Amino acid sequence: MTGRATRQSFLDYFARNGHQIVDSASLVPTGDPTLLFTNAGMNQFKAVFQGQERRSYTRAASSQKCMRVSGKHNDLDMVGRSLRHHTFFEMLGNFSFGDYFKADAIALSWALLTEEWQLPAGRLRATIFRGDDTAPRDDDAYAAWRKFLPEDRIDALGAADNFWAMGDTGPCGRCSEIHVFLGDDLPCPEPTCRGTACHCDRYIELWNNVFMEFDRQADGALTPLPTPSIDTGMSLERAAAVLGGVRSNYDTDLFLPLLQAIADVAGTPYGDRPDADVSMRVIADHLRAMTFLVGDGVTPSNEWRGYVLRKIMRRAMRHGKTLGLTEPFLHRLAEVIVREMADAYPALSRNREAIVGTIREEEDRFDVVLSAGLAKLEAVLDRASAGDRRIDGADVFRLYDSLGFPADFVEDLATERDISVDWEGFERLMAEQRDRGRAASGFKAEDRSARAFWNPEQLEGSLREARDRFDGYDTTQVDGAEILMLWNDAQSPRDQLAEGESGYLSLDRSPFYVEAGGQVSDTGGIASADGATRANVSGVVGWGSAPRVHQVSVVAGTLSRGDSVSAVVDAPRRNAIRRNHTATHLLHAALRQVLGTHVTQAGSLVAPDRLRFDFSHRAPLSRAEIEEVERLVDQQIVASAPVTTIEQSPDEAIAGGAIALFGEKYGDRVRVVSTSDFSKELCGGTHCHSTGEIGAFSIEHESGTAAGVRRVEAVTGPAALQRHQARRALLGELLETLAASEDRAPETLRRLQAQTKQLARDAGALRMKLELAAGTDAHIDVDGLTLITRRADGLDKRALRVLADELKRGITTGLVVVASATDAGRVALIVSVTADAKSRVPAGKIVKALAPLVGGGGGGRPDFAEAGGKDPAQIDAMLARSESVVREALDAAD
RNA sequence: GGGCGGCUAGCUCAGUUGGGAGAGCGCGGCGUUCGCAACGCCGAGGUCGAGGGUUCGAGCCCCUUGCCGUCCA
Repeated sequence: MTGRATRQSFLDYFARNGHQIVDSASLVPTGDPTLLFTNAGMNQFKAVFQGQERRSYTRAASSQKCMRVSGKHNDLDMVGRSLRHHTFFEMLGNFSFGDYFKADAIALSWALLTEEWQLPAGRLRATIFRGDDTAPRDDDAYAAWRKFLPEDRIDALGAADNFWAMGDTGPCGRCSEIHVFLGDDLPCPEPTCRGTACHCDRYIELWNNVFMEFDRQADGALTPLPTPSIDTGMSLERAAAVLGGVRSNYDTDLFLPLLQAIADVAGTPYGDRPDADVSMRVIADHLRAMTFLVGDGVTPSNEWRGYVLRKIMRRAMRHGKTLGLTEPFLHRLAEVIVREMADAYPALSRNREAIVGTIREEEDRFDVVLSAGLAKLEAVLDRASAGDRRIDGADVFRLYDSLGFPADFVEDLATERDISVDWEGFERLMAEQRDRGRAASGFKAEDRSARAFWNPEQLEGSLREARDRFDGYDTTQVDGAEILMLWNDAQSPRDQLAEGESGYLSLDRSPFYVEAGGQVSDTGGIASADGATRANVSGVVGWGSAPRVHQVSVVAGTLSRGDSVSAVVDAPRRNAIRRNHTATHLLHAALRQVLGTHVTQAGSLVAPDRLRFDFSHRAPLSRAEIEEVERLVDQQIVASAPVTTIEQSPDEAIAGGAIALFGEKYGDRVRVVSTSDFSKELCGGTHCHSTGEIGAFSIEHESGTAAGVRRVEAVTGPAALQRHQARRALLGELLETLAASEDRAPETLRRLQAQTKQLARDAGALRMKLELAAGTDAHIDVDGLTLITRRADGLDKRALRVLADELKRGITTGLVVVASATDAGRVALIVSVTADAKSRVPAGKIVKALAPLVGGGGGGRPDFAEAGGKDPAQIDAMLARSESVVREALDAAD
């Protein structure tokens, strides 16, 4: 069976068994900023497992794209070397949310493997949890397995293999793995193979069934979950290998077409040379990862997710180099993946252009890094070959850390020249770097998660069922809202908040928008019907389905649970936000029209006073492009088109051409915001009723945030007018000062600049000419040396140097001492000595003796030295003294 | 989030005990040549990223900051 068929048959099987087939979520996790990438099928159901979100179904199955860069089967260094390590993989999984449990889950798995997929039952083994001091042995799972397997093929293992937890606290449970026996002839590093407990190739772990049954408390205690659930996961790549009867995941149809394409480009057949095969497998794995990551909106950068992407891209390029590929090749091979996988993941073909372009760009960038590093490396190598033929670890570290030059390239090039490398020192520095990074990311922000407020253990009765309700799309005020819950500043539940206190509260319905999609939260107030009790709302937080929480400070009276109140949003502020949000949509559409459809949102801020929009685009925007974007947006504003919002299913919306953002999670129903036929986007934000309300739109700033990401900041309405007026005032002041009309101003300024420069030059030349012609210098003979002293007030240091050179040219052997009272009221002093006299009367020494006389200090080389001073009145005295200073120097030298 | 490196002529970059701002390429002129390439000579072109500080004096040392690059998390 092919990998493609395996995926489909898995989903079909669970659909037949009453499961809702759910699309793969984005690789970029939503609502979980601590998670680097989606790494399991259950990620998108986390809130469901935790009881914070409800779905219309209780059984689900999916094929989830996953990314893991560390862990048992994902160690980056092992990718390509082993049969089964991957960074990107697809995880098949079935899920039960309080529906079926252990016995049914195991039976479903068994039937799929043995009946549907016809795997010989005799080759399957199962593992269960052995029990330890936190949880007992899993007898239920054992009993369930005994229906299918004899005792000797059910292994009881420890917590490392058979206890699963999402984090330090929260839902967790024992689990059961299904292993497939491949053969005793396969290598095992252990003296006697430990079977399913062993990590060799004789048994492979195929499928893990997690029984989510406990909720781990902060103190480590396990309490039973009210609704035990099932979460399973099976790597499609592995399943395909097992079903295809091949040993390596790379020998399945999921990889072979790609490996073939790589082999074609490299001109070396796959399977010919073990070392080349490793490189090809690395490239194949990393290509899949980068294609899907870019497809999900990740762009290579120097931080967080973007950095992982860059890292695997560069690893792939490096392996390309070892295959002898000098030209960019990855972007071409990405097309193969798009072609192969597009039927299962249609977003790939939609984003083909962006994927190929982004990869190509990163390939070019890496070439720049390499050639820059190469020059530095050459210098290091030259130094080493002149010395002890060994490169310092610090040098390699600097090349890698600061310049991104791959360390194994250093090794290659060093070996070529028979130079060794201090890897120990390198590793030590890397370890220090790692420690720094870890230490710095140790502390976390205050816990404002849903759990901190809506902790199931602390909720009674109807509150457990409370759901968030936002009533603010059409209004900014809700009367008769009920206060569901109150918390103090420390997020502990309270029954009341009194005058002067601050804390948090939730309502059964609220007009307050909670920050999402870049639009900031509303602010405003809450008041009792009689107005006796009043509180300010300074912010709002929210998550999924739990009621949003308002941050309040009580101004008058006392807020109590159950009170009926009016919730009133600061309307002028909300209106300003509306303008900026609708303008953001227009800007997005205009950018796509002007720059191309590769423009996709990479971040957005919609605040009352401004809007900021980050998007993927290669180059800085030209002035003409910015003006064109502004013109298009303005056209829409002037047209005063109605802004309409309809609710649809996400599929309908996307089919209708609405722009959906990468990595956004959408519910069953989404809001689609359109402005005539100019812009159409999925968006949960609040908008103007007509584009005309925006009033005015002005781009204030364009910049770059990361490679391939540009940022535009703009203002609308009154803010735009204010900026315009401020700018007009400034221009007026400039024109007045310049005494020029608006159209002639640039020319006038250029003329003045040129004049100033010319005048300064002329003045300098004139001064110099006068000085040289003046001849007021003293020629003194000191034991055969000519000493010229000269005072030349007003000359700066630069001019003084020229003068000194000029004077020195007139003497055969000797020295020149020139001094000047500068315009800044200080003293400049220069001593210049002819080459043949510099050892007898070093300029530096003379200057050091003279400078203190004018209240300064100085120094320099034997042939030339300069000094400064603060006391111009002493210049003449100092010059007069120079003869004896020279004489003393001569005496000392002789 | 924590580090490191870079920012100097149109371009690529050099510039160590803090003391005269440079090279190559490109550009302009002249020479050589029948002409071109090559070569030779001459020349223009610099807020040394920005702001502050230390110092008689800062491209260089210190602080703040911007942008670019890069590593770690």
